[in-house]
Amino acid sequence: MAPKSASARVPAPRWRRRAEARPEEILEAALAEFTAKGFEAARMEDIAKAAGLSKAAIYLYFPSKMALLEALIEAKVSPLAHQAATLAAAGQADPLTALRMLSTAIAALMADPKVVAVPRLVIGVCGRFPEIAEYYRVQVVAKARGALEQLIEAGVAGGKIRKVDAAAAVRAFIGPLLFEAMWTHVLKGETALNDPRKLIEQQFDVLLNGLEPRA
Amino acid sequence: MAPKSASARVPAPRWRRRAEARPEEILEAALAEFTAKGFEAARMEDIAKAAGLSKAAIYLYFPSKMALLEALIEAKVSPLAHQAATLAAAGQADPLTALRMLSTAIAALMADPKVVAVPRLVIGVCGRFPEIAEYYRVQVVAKARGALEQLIEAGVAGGKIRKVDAAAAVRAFIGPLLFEAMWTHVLKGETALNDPRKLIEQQFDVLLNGLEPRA
Amino acid sequence: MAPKSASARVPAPRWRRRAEARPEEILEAALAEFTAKGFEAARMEDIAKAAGLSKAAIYLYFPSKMALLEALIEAKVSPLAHQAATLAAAGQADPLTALRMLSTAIAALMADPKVVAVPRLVIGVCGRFPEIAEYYRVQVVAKARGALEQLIEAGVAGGKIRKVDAAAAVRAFIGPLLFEAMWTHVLKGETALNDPRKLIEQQFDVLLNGLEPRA
Amino acid sequence: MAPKSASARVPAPRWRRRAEARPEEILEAALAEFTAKGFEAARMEDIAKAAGLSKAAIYLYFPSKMALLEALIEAKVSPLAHQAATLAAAGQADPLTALRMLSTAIAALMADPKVVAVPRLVIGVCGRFPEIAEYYRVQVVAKARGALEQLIEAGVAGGKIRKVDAAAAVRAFIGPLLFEAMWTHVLKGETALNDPRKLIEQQFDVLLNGLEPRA
DNA sequence: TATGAATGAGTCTTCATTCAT
DNA sequence: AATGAATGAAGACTCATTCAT
Repeated sequence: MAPKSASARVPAPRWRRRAEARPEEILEAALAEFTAKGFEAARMEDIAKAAGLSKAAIYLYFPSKMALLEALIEAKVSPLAHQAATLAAAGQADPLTALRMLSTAIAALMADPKVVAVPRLVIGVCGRFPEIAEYYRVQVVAKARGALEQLIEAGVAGGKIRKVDAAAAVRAFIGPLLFEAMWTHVLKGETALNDPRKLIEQQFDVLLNGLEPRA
Repeated sequence: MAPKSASARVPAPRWRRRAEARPEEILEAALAEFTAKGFEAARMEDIAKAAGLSKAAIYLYFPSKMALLEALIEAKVSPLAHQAATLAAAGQADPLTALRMLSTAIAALMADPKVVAVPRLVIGVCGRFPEIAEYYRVQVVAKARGALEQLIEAGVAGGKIRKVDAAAAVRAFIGPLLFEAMWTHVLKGETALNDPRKLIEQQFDVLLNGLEPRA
Repeated sequence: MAPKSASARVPAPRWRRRAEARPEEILEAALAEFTAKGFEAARMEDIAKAAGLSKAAIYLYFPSKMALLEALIEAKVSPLAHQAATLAAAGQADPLTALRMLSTAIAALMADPKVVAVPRLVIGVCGRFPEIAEYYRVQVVAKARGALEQLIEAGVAGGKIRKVDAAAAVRAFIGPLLFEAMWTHVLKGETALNDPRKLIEQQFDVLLNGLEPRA
Repeated sequence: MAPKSASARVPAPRWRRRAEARPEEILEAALAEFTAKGFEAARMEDIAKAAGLSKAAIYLYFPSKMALLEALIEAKVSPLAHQAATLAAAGQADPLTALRMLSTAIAALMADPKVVAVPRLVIGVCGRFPEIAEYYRVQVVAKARGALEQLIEAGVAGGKIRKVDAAAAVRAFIGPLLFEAMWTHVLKGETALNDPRKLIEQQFDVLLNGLEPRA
């Protein structure tokens, strides 16, 4: 996560880093606190303490609490957007296998609370910050959905996948993972995400073959 | 929202204070505010205003903001728990049909923001109130999961459903709806929940027959 | 001030609340609450409950919390002032015996928390209500002091009491009782007021004979 | 009230915030407000203003209003406890003289409203905070009583004091001072504490020689 | 007479944010 | 770059008091 050296093409965001490692540490701490207590309930002082700084020092890096939230969300977008972009291209040849591998990877990621933290945060916050909802919808979820739909459609076109509604298929693919992630991280239920391979195997048994008894 | 006419003889004068209706009205307003702003950011004063009361008056009915939240959650639990209980029994005979009908009903419900509001609230809040997470996990979600799993297993036992992992099937069944609900209400995306029948038909096409091309 | 004349002709029906008794009951309750919690911390609602009324009903009898306090204080003053007046006359003949009897009576009274309650209240309250301090000083304490000093001086004049400073003698006479009353009721210490005769005997042994060893 | 010049070399600039002095200043202000208005009626804002701070700043030093009260009480206890302890030892040789000197000192102290303030506070507050009553009873008053009784008993044993009940003697010794202090500070009466020497002389004339005419 | 309902004015306490060094 | 100190603005909660019946 080395600071990508200013990169003059992209106009430096308002919360531009002034030191090397600090911003990362602060964001880390902020994410932890936001996740644990929610955006409103999280206190700058606790974030500062967790980051090993004084409360005032945070303001050297981020102009406000809100900026922290924005930085946090944005920081997770580029990776995701990028992955989504490459995904569609990469898996065209063998969509089902691609989906299976992808699923397993996602399931494994979702076992990590930190990965789920930002989406959870967005859920909790988008009520009063609609811009964030929109940003997340457009920049993250819509992109991911699009990429997956393309994959499905490619599979259908290539005869590898039965002719189904792509959107429905994407929901069938992502929904169960979302559900298990919520169960695990929100409700603190016993998770099936610990064994991603097994989870995906069971899920794909249903997903690929359906519930109907075969002749 | 009309005062349910305590006695038809004397039409309750408009200025009559409807003490009995108050708790409901307050909860209504609280749900709206909590949903819009989140639990922490919601102000008692706004809730009061929305309920047509003074701030202090709320405390005649609920001892604290937290109590409001709890009442809100609990108020939605008994209905759910009850439905879940009847569900399992009702659908034993023809599980697939039961599932399909149930899905459509749920999808229709989920189009209503108010129905989704409490779960959303729980998601946003359970980080700092683990008791609520536990309550919801045990009293609501675990029960619903259990009822659905029974349904699946009954179907498998009766040969109406292919032999699949029940938990995976439940995830495959609920996950997509959850996903669409989040997309709709959290991210304010264009919803497919408006036409529940079509949505479920597409979803069940995938769910029942799978993605694999049939021979 | 009190609605007098219970008018015994019509026996108040059992269910009928005796309106004329109300002020007394309320004052009783108010004294109890004020004593237990202090004037500021006492809540009208609790007073009402203790008096078996609704909060609003109190305002039919007393226009404000402050009025309650004033009524309370005034209700205890006339008796005291009266007693003080008679005292001086009564004991002129044999001042020492009068003092001894008086002391025992006072000590016995002071064992009763209700008797000490109003003075305690005054102590707690006169910081912010100087009129009350003045009222109490002039109407109660100064009068009592005066009466006692007269008694002492009469004794000195009649040769029954050694020539001492009257004020000092009064302090020596009242102080110990005040001290024990505070210890008992304020600090909840084990009291010597239970056995007033013994207490006064010991106190008078000191008071009359002094500490100096007699030749 | 001058900041005690932490170091004489650099005269603390007037605008320098004297963080170390703050707690003392706050307690000072709190005592003043509590005394003037009573614990409940005193407002944090006024205390803050009197201490030259913002309301919120007080919470940097004391976590609550209650803590302020406790600190205040405790701050006066150690001195007293200590003095009481040394007292008994110091005066053993000549108890009567010790008592006389002690009395004069106490009388002089009691002329200062600030010295009487905390006991007054305790009186007003112990109704609803019984722990404070107990603390004060055990840590302050019982200790002082004990020390004085020892002194008396030593005097009796050494033949310097007539054989009297020690507790009664202590009451006879403290009571008058207590009485005069209340008269002065609670009731705002004209005080005799201004001339402690004279007051004690008169009081000791009674205390030592008694009221009975000597043969 | 009596009260359930309601409220305006206030209080303690918290916290994001700034300031002086 | 960093911080200890400070604060303004806000929010939950309370309570004496009033009102409509």
